[in-house]
Amino acid sequence: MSAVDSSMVAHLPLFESLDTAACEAILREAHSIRVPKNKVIFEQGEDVHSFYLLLHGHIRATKMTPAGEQVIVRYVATGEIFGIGQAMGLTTYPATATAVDDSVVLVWPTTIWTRLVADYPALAANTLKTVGSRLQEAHTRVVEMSTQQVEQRVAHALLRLVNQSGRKTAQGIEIDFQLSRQDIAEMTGATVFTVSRTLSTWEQRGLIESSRQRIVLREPETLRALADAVPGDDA
Amino acid sequence: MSAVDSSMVAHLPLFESLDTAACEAILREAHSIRVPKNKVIFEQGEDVHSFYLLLHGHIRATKMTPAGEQVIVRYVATGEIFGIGQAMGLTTYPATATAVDDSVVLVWPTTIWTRLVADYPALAANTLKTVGSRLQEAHTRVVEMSTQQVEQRVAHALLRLVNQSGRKTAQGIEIDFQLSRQDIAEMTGATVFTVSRTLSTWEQRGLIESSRQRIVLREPETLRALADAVPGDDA
DNA sequence: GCGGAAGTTTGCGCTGGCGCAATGTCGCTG
DNA sequence: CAGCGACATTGCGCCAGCGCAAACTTCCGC
Repeated sequence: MSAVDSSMVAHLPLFESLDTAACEAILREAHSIRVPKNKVIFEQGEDVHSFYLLLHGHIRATKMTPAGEQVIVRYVATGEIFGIGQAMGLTTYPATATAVDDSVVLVWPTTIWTRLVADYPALAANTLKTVGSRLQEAHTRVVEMSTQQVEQRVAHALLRLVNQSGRKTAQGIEIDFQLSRQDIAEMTGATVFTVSRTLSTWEQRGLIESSRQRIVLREPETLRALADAVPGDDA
Repeated sequence: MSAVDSSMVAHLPLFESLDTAACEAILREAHSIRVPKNKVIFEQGEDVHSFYLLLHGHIRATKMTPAGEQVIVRYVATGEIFGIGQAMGLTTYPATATAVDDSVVLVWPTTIWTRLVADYPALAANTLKTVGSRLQEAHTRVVEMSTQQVEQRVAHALLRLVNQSGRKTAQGIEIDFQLSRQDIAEMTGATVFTVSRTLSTWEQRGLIESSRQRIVLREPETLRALADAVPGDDA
């Protein structure tokens, strides 16, 4: 409902190679809403009705298995689009989107996607790039899950989060939203227990500093080395 | 270099909502090549130079980890495009593509992608759908790897292969290309040994019939049930 | 500031699946 | 058709990580 200045978003990947006029036209079709922490934006299986752009905050996308286990598919960072199932030919959302923080998102009705793409072909190309890089990331995760142990997967997960949502502090780089051990477990396919043990060990070694739902990486490079370490290669 | 009749490909997802003239124009830019079994089409890390459409045969896309382990990212089925990294903004191929059978592929130089998309915007939209469904599949695999045991993952892998490349026989549905235990292991993040044991058990139960590099599903439904079974739910 | 809920840690027993070695089997090539 | 190389199977020992129970800590609302 509040107006969004095109200068705030024109630099985003979605708007690449679109001029200001085009950006403004596209933005006019959206309205922005505030989403309080823990609010569900859309649910897995729900009919697709809107697509979104995250302006501020953090969104978590999760999938629920038939067995009732939850898996975190990804965290959406500021500036990213999400809920774009219809562009990929889906009629229902493949995952549930929940605000991790109080967030602000732009909302478009899916009905205008076709028209937008027709009017601004660059939109499709830009979206393709976004989806492509997510495909990349997903494949990387598949490879990780296939070949690495829990400790390495946790290291990768934290590094990924820090890269997209890290905040520099005196002690190191902090993940700037609440992240529980359970969340990390759901990102890495491990149990809370194993994650907790892993983090404890790292904390003792001084690699990280953590408290309830909060994690600071003190030595990201060491963690990076650990993440890429080859098991039988301890010199 | 042989000419390709547009009637052969016009029905493919890539060409959806494009008229015959457009199809023909796009096809004129491609040339077709025969790829013998086991030939590598492009290698992970190689500079992107072409994108492809598989007309006949089967292609395997693999990623190699720093530790030297191979993971099968996906099998490309007839009619699918592959090697479309540049559309997603990549400059090097993210995986290696190898012919599993003698295959026939259409090849386009990447340089014309931009022009093609500009001339035929539906191409971008169609590609977006394709990439989107692959993202879906990749996420499904991540969820599987996070929550399921090897037996279930193997079941899923076989069912997926049979769906895209199954051939009905007297005994059941056969996967119509050579597939080793090692291959299945690389698709599921298991070892050859565990895969072998799993298949042996299934064979004893009459669920499948297998020999060297060949697998026939005799009771796909039972396998499906097994794949989706909830562990603590054995009634 | 008290009580409870939510999140975290830790110990302990157990097991799915890995690692390796040895053996068996198929299929091709000379 | 012999022999070799690739693929598959099987047995056995072992361990990373799960499952569960219990205790502890932090946070928050009343």
